[in-house]
Amino acid sequence: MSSTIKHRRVRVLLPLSIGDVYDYRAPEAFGVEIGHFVTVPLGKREVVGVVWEEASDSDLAEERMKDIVNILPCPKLPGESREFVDWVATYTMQRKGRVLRMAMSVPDALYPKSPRIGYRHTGKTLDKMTAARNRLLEVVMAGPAQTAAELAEIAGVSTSVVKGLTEKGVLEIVDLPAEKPIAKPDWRHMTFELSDDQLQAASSFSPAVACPVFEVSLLEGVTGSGKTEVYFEAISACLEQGRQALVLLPEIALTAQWLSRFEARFGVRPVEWHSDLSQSERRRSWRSVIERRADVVVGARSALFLPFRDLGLIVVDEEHEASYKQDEGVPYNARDMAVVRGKIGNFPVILASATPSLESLINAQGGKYKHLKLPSRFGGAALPDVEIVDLKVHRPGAQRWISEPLRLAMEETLEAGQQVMLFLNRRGYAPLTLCDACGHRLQCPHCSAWLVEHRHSRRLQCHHCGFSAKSPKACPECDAEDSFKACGPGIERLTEETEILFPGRKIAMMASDTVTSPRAAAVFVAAMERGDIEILIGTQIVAKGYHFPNLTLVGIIAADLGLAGGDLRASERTYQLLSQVTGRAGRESMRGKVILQSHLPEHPVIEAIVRQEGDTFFAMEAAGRESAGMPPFGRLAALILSSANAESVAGFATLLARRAPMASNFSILGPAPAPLSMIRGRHRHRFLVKCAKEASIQSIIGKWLQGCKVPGDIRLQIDIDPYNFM
DNA sequence: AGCACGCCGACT
DNA sequence: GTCGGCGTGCTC
Repeated sequence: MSSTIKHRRVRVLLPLSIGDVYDYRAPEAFGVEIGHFVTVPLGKREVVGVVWEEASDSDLAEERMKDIVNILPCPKLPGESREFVDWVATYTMQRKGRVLRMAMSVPDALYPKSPRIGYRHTGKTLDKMTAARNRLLEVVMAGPAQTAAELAEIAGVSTSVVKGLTEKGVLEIVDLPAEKPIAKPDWRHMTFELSDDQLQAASSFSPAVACPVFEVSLLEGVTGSGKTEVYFEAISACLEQGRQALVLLPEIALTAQWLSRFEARFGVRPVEWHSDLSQSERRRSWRSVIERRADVVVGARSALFLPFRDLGLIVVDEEHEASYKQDEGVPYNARDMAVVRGKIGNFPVILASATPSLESLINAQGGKYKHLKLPSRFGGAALPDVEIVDLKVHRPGAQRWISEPLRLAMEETLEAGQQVMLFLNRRGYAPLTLCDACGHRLQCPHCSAWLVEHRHSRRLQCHHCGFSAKSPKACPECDAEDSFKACGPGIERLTEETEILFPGRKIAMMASDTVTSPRAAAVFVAAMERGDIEILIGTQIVAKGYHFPNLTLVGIIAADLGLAGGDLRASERTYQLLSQVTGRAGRESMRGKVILQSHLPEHPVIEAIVRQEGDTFFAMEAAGRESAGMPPFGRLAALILSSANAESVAGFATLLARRAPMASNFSILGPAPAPLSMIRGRHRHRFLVKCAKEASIQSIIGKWLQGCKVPGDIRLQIDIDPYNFM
């Protein structure tokens, strides 16, 4: 240790996958503070990091120390964000740098925006006009002033053409207006008329918002009960306090309706954060948050890592949604981390859902969360009739999936001028294609999964790795031509059948591979609202929160699809999904009808849906989990070993198994080849660690892996609280 | 994460 | 003999 240290030292966290913080000298003149974004030398390059803490105890030799290069012109990463990064890294057992990376997802936003220069036509003409120059000039004259890069892109020419015409005086430089300012939501803009139940629910979280104090509320209410309006009141109270609010939504692609409701209540659109944003929109959103110009942000799970300085409320809408769980990179559950973020920032968190997760229900029952239930605004009449069709009795016939009772109901509904929705949670034409001549099954070359035929695009696709190939003419095994036979239904095949059964009807298909953006989703929603679609066929994308007043019949093609497989939450998820789909039928004045086709009509999940008895189902599900020591009554973690080399993973898995510790309060299951034993060309083996709720699963895993060298060709992924069991 | 170092096979 | 494949290890 050294009395020789003359300079101030600080620890800098870099958004890289390296071990931990590094110490740097902070030159006196810079005025470096904790939280500053700084450039530091690292090896031969310079990287941007965040000053994480003082390093007065640093014992690194002076000659190895390097100086911070400079401080970036950006507000500091707030203390709450830094604490959150630390917490998430520890909980998920991931390197801190990887978590910081999620909070620094827009590197450009740390630098000042270069002034935007646009080009416009001066009016001058030129004798020497080339084809490229003509095209560019057309673009320039057609639209407003834009940057050289934008103009060149649209015209399909290089930016040097812009430069050339500017030198010749045909184009001139103009300053483009600065970035669009962030609109301020006004909590007084317009208040919705709330029912007594809604008012009561809304007033229950206002003290915590006003104070503010950490508290979690589970807001439970069927679609149409006005959950959104209720939590808008909490946002309103938060804005009144002058603090920032964050709303997490699972599928941001489906938020057009949500955004217009927000705009109706608060006068402007909130700041958005999701994968569909352009680079410049992303930059604008990130910057508006750290500069405290954004008051309300709506976003996907990653919005949790935005650098809020003054967050006063988080709402997690559709909190039961599996898409809150990130499986790749740093595996985390945004719903759970939102609660942690609330605890760190000492503000309330609202979890909203029509079909809450078992985790949240148990927390509410145990008094950990407040439980607010909203009855339907329309009384019992809003609940649709659910009729079950036993597929063992009403067989739709070979290569057919719509049973006679469903067909009749569809006909009746269409005759009455109302809309029908068919739900089948399977993309593509058929889940399996095989050769009728030799029995060969079309399989993904990189995964242990079948290739799914998508007739729409005339391609075969792997739904696990994104592999895609042209549909072959002949069997790759026996060369037989036209021998392929589709097995099982996908929504493309269902659409084909529907077109045959209902010729002349307006039929549309909606799946995540055809509807990829908010804009695309809005097109469908508008078409539905106008009545340009009579039969909507979709995967689970249609299950979420849409409001179609004239939709009165929902047909569930294969209700028990999700029940197969060894997934811990298979029953719970199926219940939630079917319950959501069921909720699409009939709203307001018109009573809806649901026809649920199933091979397992006596399955508890199916029975619970038919009888609309969620409470009984969840009580049973909870009892089952509790006796098995499964979440939320116990803790679970998955360790996935993967490698391109099958023997090498198997060998290392055996080695790890031999070193597995044993004790009474936890158990280690495995290794076993993962259900999808190969994905993206990597062979996978899996361990499951299960322990008591009170135990620290991280320290069990930490001790187990301590001093264990993972061979270079093997990747070890730790997934705390796994959701995906494939 | 990225970059250099280093040790093996195939080309001039 | 050198070029280049990517396994290994380090960066304050």
